Amino acid sequence: MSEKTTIYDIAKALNVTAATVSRALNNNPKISAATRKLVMETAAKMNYKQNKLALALKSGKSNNVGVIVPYIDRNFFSAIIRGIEEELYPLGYHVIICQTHEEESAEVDNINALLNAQVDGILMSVSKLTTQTSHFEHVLNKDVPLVFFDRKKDVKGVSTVTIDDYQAGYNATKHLIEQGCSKIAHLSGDWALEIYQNRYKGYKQALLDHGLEFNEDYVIKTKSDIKAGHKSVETLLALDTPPDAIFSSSDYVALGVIQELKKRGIRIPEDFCVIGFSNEPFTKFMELSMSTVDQLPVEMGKMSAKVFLEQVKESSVKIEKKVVLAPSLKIRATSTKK
Amino acid sequence: MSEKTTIYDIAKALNVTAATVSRALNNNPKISAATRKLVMETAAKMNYKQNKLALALKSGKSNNVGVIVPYIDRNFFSAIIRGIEEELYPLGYHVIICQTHEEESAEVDNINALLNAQVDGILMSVSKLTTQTSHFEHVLNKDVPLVFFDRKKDVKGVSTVTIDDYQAGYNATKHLIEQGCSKIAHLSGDWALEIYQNRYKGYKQALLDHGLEFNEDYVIKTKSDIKAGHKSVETLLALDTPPDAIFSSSDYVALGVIQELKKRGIRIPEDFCVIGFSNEPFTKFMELSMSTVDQLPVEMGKMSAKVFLEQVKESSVKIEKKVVLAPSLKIRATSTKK
DNA sequence: TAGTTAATTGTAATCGATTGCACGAATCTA
DNA sequence: TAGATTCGTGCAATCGATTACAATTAACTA
Repeated sequence: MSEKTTIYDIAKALNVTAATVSRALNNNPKISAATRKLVMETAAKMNYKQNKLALALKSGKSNNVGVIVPYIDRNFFSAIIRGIEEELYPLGYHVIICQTHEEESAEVDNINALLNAQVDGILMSVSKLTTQTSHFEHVLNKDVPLVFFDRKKDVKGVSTVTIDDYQAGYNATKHLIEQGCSKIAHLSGDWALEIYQNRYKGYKQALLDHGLEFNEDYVIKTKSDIKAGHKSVETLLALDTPPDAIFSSSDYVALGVIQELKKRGIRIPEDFCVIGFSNEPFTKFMELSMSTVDQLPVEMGKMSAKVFLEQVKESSVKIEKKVVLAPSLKIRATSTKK
Repeated sequence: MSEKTTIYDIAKALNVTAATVSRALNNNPKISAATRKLVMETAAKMNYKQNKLALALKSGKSNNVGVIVPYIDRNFFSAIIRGIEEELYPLGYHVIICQTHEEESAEVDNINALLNAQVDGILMSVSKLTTQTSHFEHVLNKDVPLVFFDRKKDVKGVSTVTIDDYQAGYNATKHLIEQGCSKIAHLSGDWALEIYQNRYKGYKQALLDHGLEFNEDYVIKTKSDIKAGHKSVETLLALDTPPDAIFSSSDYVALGVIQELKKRGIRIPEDFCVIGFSNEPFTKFMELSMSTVDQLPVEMGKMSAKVFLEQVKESSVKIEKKVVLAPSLKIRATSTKK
């Protein structure tokens, strides 16, 4: 006894047409109050639920948006998704999630699947391994709004929401300088991603602006894991003039750095300051709470959703918006000397 | 120049019927090889993409499943979602996510919205504040499979995937006893949720089985945050015979416990052992890595997906499956005396 | 009272894809 | 060569809801 009621069932029960039922349910003013009331009541009684699929097919709007991220259980991304969901749910949108596992082929797959599913828009963070852009243009050709958050590629017509990574790098470095550090190293990530380049640029400029020397040897590109932190410390401490601080583009790498420094008996923050990046939950809970850059993922998600909403409203005009959010430096124990 | 191609467009271009195009695209054997090839080529050329909405309406299967959790950015839940997504994506399903913020009304809302969206199933973790069950029966009346993971309510016809919380509580407590602890306290959560009751029961039984006295004063029900950990320690240490170990039902509470103990100069694990629950990422990264119970969320997600898949297959038979996964005790520094 | 007008409701097309049934043509059988 | 198959396509209904347009009825005007 599966109860799947359609407007036709209601119509039959009341001896009217489906059209009448539809109008009554939608509060169409052309329907008499009596009929409307009757329809409403029977609908409730029969436990009617509008079939959004039929509506979507008719209207061309599915009220679904696709969100593509590398992994949904990475805090940064799940927080962004949270922001997106909370912004869009009240407007009747649902969020469909996809993971790329950082693979370009999965990204292409996901996009195609979402287009097939007739999503009203796609919000995504580009995979690390993505080199092509044709699949993005594909989306635009279908008039489906596309928004990049955090990680982006240069594609005409795509709006982006990012944080000011340059500023983040600059501020973090400046803070270290103000703490009295003068030999500041930087652990970067894969330069295929703009974000890492920008953090690096901010770092470099901050050094120069404060009269410090820029030293090539102090910049290391690494993977984003703990082990990379250990290895980097090893490398840096082997230099003739080892650094006295590290600005890392990853909290995980920074964690490895801290572990390695402690193992070697180097005191933090007295002898060595450390700043990470992302404000991963664990940074706050460490014995020595870790300074880091908060990327405000929930806000980033909300903003991405807002940008998407603007796109669907002005469907005719192709607006290409570039929103840059200000990062927030979280100064904690690992970089607070006094 | 939005290119939204339908089978009718292809049909027109080739001077055939939409039926023919449909059959060709679906590799229907009744179509001639020549026509099939022609259709395939033109479809590719015209950048045709199947409209899954139309298909869903026709077939009654949307190939979407809804997943409802309190918050998607809680690691435990996002990891479950990851498991679900990775299990279902290869089969053509998409995952729609909803958040309840632990509110019953939102839960009801979400369920209705998902039913309207014609999802093929709903996988969820019940909100802490949920008391009713009628909205669950609603789902079943529509013949939509419903699966509870981790947090469940007793509803006939609903399959569940949980871990053995009793066993988890038992094992954690037993481990503490084996480490030489004899006055073990337990910090529990809201007993409206079975999981907390079960962990408590396991704890209690382990004490009794090992000839230890069960002490009411050693059991405190708290919220699941850091502050609760601090306060609980305060309370427990004020007892005439304070405990020498704590098994907490929450990693966050356990973190607060550890912070408070350290503040008071109590050595861990020498004087006091601590075990948390959930294997939150931060537990591993602490100075003193925290012992905890891993709930295997990714596996739980995958298993939930599998249970759902069984349900849709045997649509006629109403199977009510109860899967119980074995928890995994992660023994780390905070409970390792030797 | 004939003719208008307004108020309701019905008719039927539409969104895009699928599929049972029917039909024409080509091939085969005896 | 007449009759039976087989093959490839077309026709039209269907999924559920919406919505121009048409039609009916009642009420109103002059």
